[in-house]
Amino acid sequence: MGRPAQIDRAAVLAASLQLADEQGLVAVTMQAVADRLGVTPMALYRHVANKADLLDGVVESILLEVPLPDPAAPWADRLTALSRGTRLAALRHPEVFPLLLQRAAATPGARRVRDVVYQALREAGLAEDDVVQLERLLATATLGFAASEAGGRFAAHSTEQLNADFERLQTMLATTILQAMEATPHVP
Amino acid sequence: MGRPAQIDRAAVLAASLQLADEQGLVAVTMQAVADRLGVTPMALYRHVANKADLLDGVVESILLEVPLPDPAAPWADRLTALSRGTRLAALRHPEVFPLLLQRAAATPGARRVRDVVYQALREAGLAEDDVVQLERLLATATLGFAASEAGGRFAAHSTEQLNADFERLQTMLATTILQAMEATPHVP
DNA sequence: ACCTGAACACCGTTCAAGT
DNA sequence: ACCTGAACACCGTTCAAGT
Repeated sequence: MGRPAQIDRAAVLAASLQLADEQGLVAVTMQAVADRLGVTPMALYRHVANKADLLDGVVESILLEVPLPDPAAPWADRLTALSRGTRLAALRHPEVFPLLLQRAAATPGARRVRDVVYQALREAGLAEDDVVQLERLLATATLGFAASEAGGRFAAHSTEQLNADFERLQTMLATTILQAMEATPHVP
Repeated sequence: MGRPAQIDRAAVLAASLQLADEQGLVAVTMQAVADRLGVTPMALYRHVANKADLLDGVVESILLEVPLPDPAAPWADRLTALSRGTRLAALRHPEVFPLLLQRAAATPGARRVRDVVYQALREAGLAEDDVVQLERLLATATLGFAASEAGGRFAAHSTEQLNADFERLQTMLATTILQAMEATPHVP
């Protein structure tokens, strides 16, 4: 016993993501992933439980790829930076991104992003209930747009148009936050 | 020749949708759909080009299921009615709904819903460019929420909470429209 | 401990053949 | 015109066996 490992979980997930980016989600089969790693399909089962677990891992790795904004920046800037970073991650991995809407938002990668939003909204002076509800709204609007764009629902539109759409979405979300702030009694 | 048809395209799509609702999207195989229709898998290929076409057809049938609001109602009411109808369609078919974000919005079913929004925004007095851009924003926000809810991203939350979230989303969208109207020079 | 060979049940799709 | 039988290449997954 004690055979040196040829692959590990990270390598399996990286190969899967690369394959999806290059040839589409349907090309991500256990055999194709194994091929890319120079290994037989059966070897993967020591590192992922099954194919669903493999896809969960890929989704998680995209989430971890979203850059967190500088904590020293003003809260509003942090929110737009995070939103833009999410959109860019979607454009980098259009084949996989739509899966983000189909997994429970309870993984470390999801929490990591959500906590940035929580923190920003708290600094904006919102009540805790508002913070939690608004985070869900901001997240679904952003993810919905990013997934639509990546998934091809907007195939007919130009990049310029989609950039303008995204910026208008940002404005809409900022307005919603401002209104929530105005409705919040604040301590002086 | 001239053998009486046992099945048609509508029957294939209906059986597929029913199967997805009852046993999940993965259960929708050509063999399972054929079984449900009392036919062999190969018979399906006379009515759908392939499996992708079958899924496209299922998505389209969900879109056609969204009820169109009474054209006599005020435009704002029509928009919220349409949005609620979309959400309900998602909750009826949670397994398939996430696919809506992955198909080009260029089918008759998609156009049918979009035209209701166009008409309402025009009645609100918005300029044509605004109409088109706002429709995309309203649609992605609504679809993003509905797909997230249906796809299970909110699995941890109560129905009451999600109802409240959805209503707040409606308010957010209504505010965006109002702001666009205020920024529009109108003829008296 | 880690990887492989062989095997199983199932998948989508084709094509020629039946009625 | 519509459906079927037989066949093909490919899937995910298991289990015992090799090093």
